[in-house]
Amino acid sequence: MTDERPYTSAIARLKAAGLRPTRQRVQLLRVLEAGGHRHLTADELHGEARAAGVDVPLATIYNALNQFTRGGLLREVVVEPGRSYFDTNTGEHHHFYFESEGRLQDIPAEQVSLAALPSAPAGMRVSRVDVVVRVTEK
Amino acid sequence: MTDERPYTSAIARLKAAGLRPTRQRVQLLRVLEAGGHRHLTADELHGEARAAGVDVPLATIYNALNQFTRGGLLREVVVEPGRSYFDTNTGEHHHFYFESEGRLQDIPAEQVSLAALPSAPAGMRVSRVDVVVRVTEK
DNA sequence: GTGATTGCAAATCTTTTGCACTAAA
DNA sequence: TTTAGTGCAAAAGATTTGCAATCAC
Repeated sequence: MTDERPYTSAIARLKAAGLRPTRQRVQLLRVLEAGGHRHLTADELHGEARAAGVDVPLATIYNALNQFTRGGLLREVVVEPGRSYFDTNTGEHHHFYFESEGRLQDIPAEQVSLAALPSAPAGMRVSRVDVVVRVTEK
Repeated sequence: MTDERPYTSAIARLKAAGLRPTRQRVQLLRVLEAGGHRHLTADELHGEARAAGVDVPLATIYNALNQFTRGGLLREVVVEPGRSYFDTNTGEHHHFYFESEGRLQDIPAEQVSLAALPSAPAGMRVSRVDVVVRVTEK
């Protein structure tokens, strides 16, 4: 899969997220965008980046992923202890989690209807509702 | 809160879970039961156990918590990277997660109605559906 | 007895941090 | 220039593992 987006796209998205478009951030964002919507760990991104000739230390990958997440460019998904997945799909949606494979798959928001959620305690607001459907082999 | 259950209760529950009722497992389960339904980390249980005079290394706490979870005596809840909560409530229910405090609170199953979940892929079965409502300060 | 379990220490893995160096504005 | 970001190495946590000693059945 080739990334057809112009180089400036990553730059514009970084600026919009309030992040200075440095070389490594632009490169990492391009690597992320090049693969379409998916879920990947810091380590996986590190590997993909290296494969794409972008040689950045893992610590910088973590920094970038966290900054991207804060800036709304990514969404962090936690389904298993000791590992974070970063989701390039930032729209409203939920997840299947395949326990045996450690793999996530999106569920479009329309396919899940949540009703009658209790209201948040006083002074609190709901920042997000995560639904994770865990599936195993039958 | 005092634990009114007879000592054999913990033993019986361990046996039912297929676990040999060793001294430390019985003691740890009693510490867990003594506090009513709650969510705690391995480290918190370690602290509580010590306070109760049950001096068990943290590694054994982890082993026991994982065994209890496999045996259905506890439920593991993952909401934040790098920390697992163990829930003494194993019934069907969901959670509020107070992001600023790192605290969980149960939401009774009846208060959340899930509809129109997509069916699991062929050969797979849904093992659990977790709903986490994340709340922040307004 | 004998096979499962514990205790302990060390190892592992993921993620974060401190700081001198470099690059963006 | 001036301030933010990177690279690297080291630290920090959480959790797991290996193995001899110990306990439950």
